[in-house]
Amino acid sequence: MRRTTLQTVADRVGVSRATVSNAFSRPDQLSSQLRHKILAVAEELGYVGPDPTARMLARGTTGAVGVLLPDSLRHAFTDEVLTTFLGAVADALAPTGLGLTLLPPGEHGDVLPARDVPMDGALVCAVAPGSKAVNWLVRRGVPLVLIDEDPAAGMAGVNVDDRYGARTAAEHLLDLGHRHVGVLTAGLGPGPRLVGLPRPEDAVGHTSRQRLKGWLDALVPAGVSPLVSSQPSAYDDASVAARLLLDIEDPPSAVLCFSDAMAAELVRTAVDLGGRVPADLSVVGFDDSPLASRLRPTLTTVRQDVDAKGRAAAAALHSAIERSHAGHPVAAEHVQLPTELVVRQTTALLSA
Amino acid sequence: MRRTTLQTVADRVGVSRATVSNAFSRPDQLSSQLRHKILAVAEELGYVGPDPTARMLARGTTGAVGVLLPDSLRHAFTDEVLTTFLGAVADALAPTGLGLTLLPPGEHGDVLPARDVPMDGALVCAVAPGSKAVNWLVRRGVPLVLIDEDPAAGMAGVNVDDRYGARTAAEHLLDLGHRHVGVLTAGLGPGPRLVGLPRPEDAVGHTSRQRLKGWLDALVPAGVSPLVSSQPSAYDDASVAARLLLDIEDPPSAVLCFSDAMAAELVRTAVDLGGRVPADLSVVGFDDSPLASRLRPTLTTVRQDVDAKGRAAAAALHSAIERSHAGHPVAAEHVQLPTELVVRQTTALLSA
DNA sequence: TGGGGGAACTGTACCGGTTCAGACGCGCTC
DNA sequence: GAGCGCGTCTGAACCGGTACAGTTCCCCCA
Repeated sequence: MRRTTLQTVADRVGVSRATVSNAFSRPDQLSSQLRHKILAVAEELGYVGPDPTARMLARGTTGAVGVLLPDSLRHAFTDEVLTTFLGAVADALAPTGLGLTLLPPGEHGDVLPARDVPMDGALVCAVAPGSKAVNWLVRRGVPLVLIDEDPAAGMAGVNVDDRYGARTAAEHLLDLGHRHVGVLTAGLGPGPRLVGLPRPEDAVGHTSRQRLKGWLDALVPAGVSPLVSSQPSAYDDASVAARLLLDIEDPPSAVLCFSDAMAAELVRTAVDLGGRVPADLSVVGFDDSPLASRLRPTLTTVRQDVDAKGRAAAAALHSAIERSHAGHPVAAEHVQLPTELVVRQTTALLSA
Repeated sequence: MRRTTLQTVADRVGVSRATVSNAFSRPDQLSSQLRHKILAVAEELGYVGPDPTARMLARGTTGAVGVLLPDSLRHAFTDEVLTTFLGAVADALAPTGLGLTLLPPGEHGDVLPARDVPMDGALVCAVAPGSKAVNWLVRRGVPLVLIDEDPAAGMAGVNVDDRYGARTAAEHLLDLGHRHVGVLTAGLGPGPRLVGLPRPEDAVGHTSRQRLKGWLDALVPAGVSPLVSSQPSAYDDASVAARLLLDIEDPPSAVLCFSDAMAAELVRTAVDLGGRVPADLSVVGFDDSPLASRLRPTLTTVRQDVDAKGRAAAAALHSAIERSHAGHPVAAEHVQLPTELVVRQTTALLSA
């Protein structure tokens, strides 16, 4: 027994396939009398409605957008900043009826999601515009919005002012009298390791680069050369990198961290090593994720409005899709959201 | 200019469409010489590869599975138990190359995801088997795995032993001497409210029913009739329902909660009201989410292995899809995972 | 020299809809 | 009563591939 199809219903009712199609998809194209009859017969035959895939092919639209994520999909559910972002996107997209398909960047058994998953548009989250996955999306002509990536790429994008935020964080520490400053970040080469004053351009990931620039913007003019500890990914366990910074002769009196999660690890490591925060060590996080307020002491951090970022991303994507549906892609707008230092309890005046 | 298609490439190379298709999808079907030529021409013409949608239609498979979730998709990124679960599913599915599409249960502007999104199979998470969305999936013949739902439905499913876990939680409180016990749960009618001894069958949601049954399994034989406070959804803010339980004459000395999140709210409310946990109030959560260990005092709770649940769900779904691909659906297996009481710091002997 | 066996391609029938330019009939207007 | 407009429905082209049963051609072996 074959799956019942439009034609089955059409034959049974004695009308054309087109009419049955209209009964489901364009009710105004036929008399409501006939429509009800068709619907009834369809029900009776167990016909569920137009096959989504066939409809996609014929209509040329899929009803879903992709979200290209770094590394494993796991982070999409694990990292609080990302979950908040995705939640906001999901909410903002809901009224449009667009679904959300999460895309890992790599390939799994010769299927490469960026190439093989149908979608009307995509959000590219912290995946470099030059990467293989993004290239596929571009070549496919999928309308794209870049999140937290270099706006120079000429595509639509949403960013936050990471650099400014990082700078204010560093200035805050300087204001408190700290001169021996550490940096705990990600993307500066393999393995957790200490890096002699790094060049921001060398960092992997636009966010890493911007934040590093911001920190240096403040530190360097003040004559402060930070001690930098880096690990490959921000998602890795930061305790090793943290130890590199703290478990040494003459550790820094204050540390700037790439994220709240890494800051949390740092605080824990400091405490494990017998230090007191902020008495012996000031710590600044980044993002102001829920974690920042949960920690005790509460974490001084740089706030970004992740919810707003999600909404902006959804809006930008929606309009990018609209545009591409209409004429050719017009000017790619770029949104930049502000950041703001939030001083809480993990930073204090340098004690003597 | 039309999108370049298989045919374009075929014409240019001077071979049949089938051969070009093979060049991309079944390399062993042609000489590698010709294949490379075709690939080169394709590249030159800007042909990206087979259109995913068309391929789906022709192959009858989509390469993605759906996850039907309760309420807003937001919870998928917000609730820690759910995020853990989905993370585990994503991980377990990765090697199979299957993508993950999150499906809201309701309809958005006349598109109903459960009916309109193409998928090879679906995980139904805490959505009743009789609901509209699930019915669509069933009628479409989508291979299904029910998570945390009634196994009676004759479909494959993964559960945890909620009832047993709840019973041991209640027994624990009884062992500690508590006789005036409260219950903070969800699904017993509208609005936050106190409910006189409820019948488990009346609860909305299989999990709610099972946990309630478990609690009563222990309490009723002991002659303890709990004071039950309920709110519509477990995802709602529980502070009002918590207050209903605590801000009264003669509040309970111990409370069983539907989830760790609700337990956390309860603890906070108790503290706000000037109580001490566990001195004045013992609290038991459910799930052993990361939250449970984060809280201070750490939360006594009922542990379920959400990661294992995710893996089991992915495995069950995968095999359900395989089966349906082959012959007709065979016996629907049902997995039940254990639960275990984890005693931490929020429960204590009844202080005379 | 005849024939068996592959490897390398092709022809063609699907997959299951959407869409749009008509065709048809019918009531209304002038 | 001819013509017009409109609401309804149909035909057929199209969306962009996949898959399977051939057809060719060539090599090898008896």
